[in-house]
Parts: sequence; C-alpha cells; structure tokens
Amino acid sequence: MTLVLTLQPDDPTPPYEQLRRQLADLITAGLLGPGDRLPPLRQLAGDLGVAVGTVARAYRELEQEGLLTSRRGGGTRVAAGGQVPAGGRRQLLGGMAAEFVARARSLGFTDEEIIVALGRQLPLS
Amino acid sequence: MTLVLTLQPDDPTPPYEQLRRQLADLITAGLLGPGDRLPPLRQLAGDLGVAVGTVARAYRELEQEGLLTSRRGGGTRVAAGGQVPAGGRRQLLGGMAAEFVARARSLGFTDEEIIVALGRQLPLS
DNA sequence: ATCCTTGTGTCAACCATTAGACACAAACTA
DNA sequence: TAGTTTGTGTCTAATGGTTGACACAAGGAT
Repeated sequence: MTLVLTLQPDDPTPPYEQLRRQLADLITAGLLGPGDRLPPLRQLAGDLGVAVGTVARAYRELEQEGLLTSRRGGGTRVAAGGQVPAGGRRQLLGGMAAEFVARARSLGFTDEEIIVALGRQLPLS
Repeated sequence: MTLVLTLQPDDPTPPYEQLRRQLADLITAGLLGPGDRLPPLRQLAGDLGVAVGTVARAYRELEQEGLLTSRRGGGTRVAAGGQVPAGGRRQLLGGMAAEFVARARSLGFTDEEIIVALGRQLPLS
C-alpha cells in the first residue's frame, strides 16, 4: 500500500485542509515514519486533480508544524522525530475515541446504545 | 438545555456548513423533534457572531433536504416526519461508529487498540 | 386594523481559496 | 558538467463565502 490520499469535492472543507489533516493523521499514527518520502508536488497535484499551489500549501503548513521537512530538489519527507515524540500514536486514537463518544452523547445516545453500535463494527469480546 | 450550537473560527470549514451539520445531526438524532422551533435568523446570527445570510443559508439547505420548514413571520421549525422516517436515529449512530472504526483502522490501529481506547471513554461491560 | 416578528431577496464590498502559468533556486542524476 | 527533478515564489483570473445594510412579504400578536 503506497499512499491513500483522497479529496471529496462535495465537501466544502478546502482541499488543502482535507489533505493536511490526512497527512497529519498518517504521520501521527506512525503509518508514515521519519524519513519517509512524500509524493512530489506536481505528481500529487496531478493525481488529486488540484493545482500545485494547493498541495504546496498543505505541505508548507505541515512543515511549520514540524511534521515535514522540504528541500528543493530533494523532495518532502517526514521530519525526524521531534514533534511526534512518543505516545503520539496513543494520544491520537484516544482523542478520536473521546471525540466520537462525546459527540454521540451530545446527540442524546446512551452509553448502551453506543456500545451496541460499536459491537456491530468490532469484536467487543 | 435549550440549544448548543457553536462555531469554531479556526476551522476552515465554512460556518454555514458547520451549522448545517450540527442541526442535521440534532434532528436526525431526535433531540430536535418535528414541530420544534429553531432560533430566529437574527437571534442565532447575533449569538454566533455571524451575518444573517450565513444562518439563512444553513436553514435554507436543511429545508431543501426536507429537515426544516420555514415560513415568514412563523419562524423555522423541524419538518414533520418525512425525511427522518424511522431508524434514522439508529442509522446515524451506526454511521458514526462505522466511520470512527474505519478511520482508526485505516491509520493502522488494531481492533484491540481501538477497544482499549474506547474502554477509557465508556463502560465496556 | 396595526404593529412586531421573521423569513426572503438583493446589493456592493471584502477576503480566502483555487487554478494555471511562469520563473527561479537548490538538490539529485547520469 | 549538464540536464532533470523538485520545492518555492509570483502573478492574474475566477470562484465562493461572508459581511452589513436595506427593502419586502407574510405570519403572529395586541
């Protein structure tokens, strides 16, 4: 599996932001490790059907966050450690779980309902 | 609890879309039932700190989806049944759960990791 | 009937995002 | 070294969202 990056044209969220989030998650989750190379701007832009500047912006913002490092001619790679020290992986999943549960509860679902729904997706022992 | 509608200014997602999603979820979840009245355009716009047209767009799109009905002078209310027939509530939660699990898996998390993370948020048995 | 409330429509202006093209600099490659 | 790759920067044009203001129409309240 090389890379799964997609854009949803019907989503009003700006493409550069959709891309930024996906890459940030992939890096934080560890699916993309330090030193791993990302697709060149023009290639990814062509694949996704967007302008070069759009991909460049996603890369640039991630670089400012310390997740990526870019060099002319050298391409763009995942930054060495630093920003994603340790437990970043666990924290990411924990945040996702907390967000999901909080949203469900705020919509009036009971814990039991939530557990039942989850039981349809994974083996809750 | 009257209504909890918030906007995140730092989120590039357009405000009208943030609002639209929150209202759609509240209605589908049944927290807002048929006939329930929504805040007047000007009041909600004032509370959220956005222009009237922004709230109007969210209301308009939800009306086109059949979730709301608006009448001049009469306000905007949740549409009577129709679009949210039955099981809409269960389907909403099911979709949320499926989405969460799929996203976690695509980030390389194992089912066991996911279950552990969820266990910190709710009483899994 | 009169007044208030509320949704609807229009308008001009501003800002953000994107597209598409081009040039340039630095790193890699043969 | 020479040529290619790749990120960076600039520019124009187009699109879309937001603001703020205003007017208007229709339902509700007194």
